[in-house]
Amino acid sequence: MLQHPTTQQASSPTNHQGRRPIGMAGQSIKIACSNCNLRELCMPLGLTATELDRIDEVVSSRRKVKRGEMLFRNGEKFTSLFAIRTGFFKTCVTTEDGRDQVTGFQMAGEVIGLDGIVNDIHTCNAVALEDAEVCVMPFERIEELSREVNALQHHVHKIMSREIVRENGVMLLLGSMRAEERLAAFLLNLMQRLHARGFSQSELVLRMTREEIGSYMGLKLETVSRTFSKFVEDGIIEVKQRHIRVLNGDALRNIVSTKAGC
Amino acid sequence: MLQHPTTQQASSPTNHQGRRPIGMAGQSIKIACSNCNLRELCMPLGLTATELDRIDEVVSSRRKVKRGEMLFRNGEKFTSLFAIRTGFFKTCVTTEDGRDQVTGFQMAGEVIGLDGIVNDIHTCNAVALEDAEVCVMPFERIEELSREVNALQHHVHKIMSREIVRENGVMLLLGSMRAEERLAAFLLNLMQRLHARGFSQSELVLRMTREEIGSYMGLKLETVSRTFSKFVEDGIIEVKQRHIRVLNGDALRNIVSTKAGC
DNA sequence: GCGGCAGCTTGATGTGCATCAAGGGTTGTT
DNA sequence: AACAACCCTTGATGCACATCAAGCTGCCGC
Repeated sequence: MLQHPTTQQASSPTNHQGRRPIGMAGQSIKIACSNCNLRELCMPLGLTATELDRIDEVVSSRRKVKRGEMLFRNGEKFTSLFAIRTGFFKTCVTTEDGRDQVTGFQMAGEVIGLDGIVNDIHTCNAVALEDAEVCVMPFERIEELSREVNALQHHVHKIMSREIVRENGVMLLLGSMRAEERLAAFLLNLMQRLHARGFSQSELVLRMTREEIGSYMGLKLETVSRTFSKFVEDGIIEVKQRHIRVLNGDALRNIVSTKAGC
Repeated sequence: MLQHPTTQQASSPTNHQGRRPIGMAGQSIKIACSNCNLRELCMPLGLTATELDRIDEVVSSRRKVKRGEMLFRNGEKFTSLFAIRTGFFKTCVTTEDGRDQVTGFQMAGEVIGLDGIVNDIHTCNAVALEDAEVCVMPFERIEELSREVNALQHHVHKIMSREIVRENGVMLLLGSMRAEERLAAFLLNLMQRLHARGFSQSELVLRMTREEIGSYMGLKLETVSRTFSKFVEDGIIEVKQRHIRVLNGDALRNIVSTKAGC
């Protein structure tokens, strides 16, 4: 029987004091990278105190995005990158003829908007899958600061490179894996990222629909549903709506790496 | 009947004088970004004379790679990015179980190695599909210089962002297009890039096998072959081995954008 | 010139997933 | 409480592409 999982929401490491508006009077802790508990995820480690102070300058403001709303959309002018403070996003590209493809799911501590740099225009939509808050980081300011703070410069490069490597992995998945392998890889990836944020290793709450998972994985929603059902039959996971508990992580890992060889 | 196409090789814009070793005595033109005719492809435009001089410093050396050899391989330490001077590469990722997936094809003026930045380790193989020469650009030097030359800094960011956007497009292709659409998109993309390098708009020579195309597009080589044959039957292209002539570019564009809507 | 091989084409057959369809559960709204 | 809208599950059927198989073509080395 599936218990109420420790949801991402509930045990979120987010510092709620941090949510108070900037510049608020009194002793309240100022929202700043230097005291943000997501810093180790979205900012470089090992900064000196003075560097830390400079880093705070990259964030010009914060912005709340309600569930279902877009943070930015295809065709919109690019000005800033966004670091996710709370919430969960999907990014998707669309064709003129109306098809769209989810290109990624992003969670707290991750940076979105990198697609806009090359032509100063966003080429995808970023949609909040739950109420969210992001740090707005004007890209000009990032470039300015990263000329002075070497660690920031390198960090920006790493973030972009990481995204390239991630997409390489998705291409491998879309190009050569079968439905079960894709979904096993998907679950393992989500779990690993959530675990890095202090959540359970075995339970997770999907923030997206079966259709969105399918779009990301190049499958139809029915196939996603059927594959989850098969995993349940095989005793690998438990599913209750969007709550998933992984009973046998090794089985998932086997599916990803073994099935391939045949 | 298919004529001998103007091959990429034959009409290559490469300046052969540029191939002489650096530091060679005499009046020979030094190999340098500042007088490289690929500069507009791989380096920022609108630099001042002094900036141009600085830019030359990013290239530490050149390296020849014979057809079939690897420029770098998965697991190897990352130190440099490479700008392709001549030749043609593929990059591919591999799984432990031996499968591999082509993640891209790169031609003169394009930069490879970006995947290595995030963990200082290359995560894919870069294989020359024909004899090639690359400019070796130590990444530390790039970072150093881009702190001083703003245009270079922004250019590096753009190159990485462009790669992210390209991969988004491939994900869309792999996730939602059918064989004909994939190959039509593939041919159009290759032609557009070759055209930007001064080659014919309608003729091209494939540097890769059907199997490599298939790997990139998430198809088997037989499907690639059959689809080419279908295009020939429909009078859209002529195929003679790896020489391809496009007779009806609009038909290809229709296949990509129309088929989708159904 | 000939053998061998890698790459390509084409046909016959199989299958994994898409598609079509119906019904049930959950959530939010009035 | 009742309804609608959305999301999910499951079954039946079909199709696009994979797989298996055979033969062809051009190229390289000897």
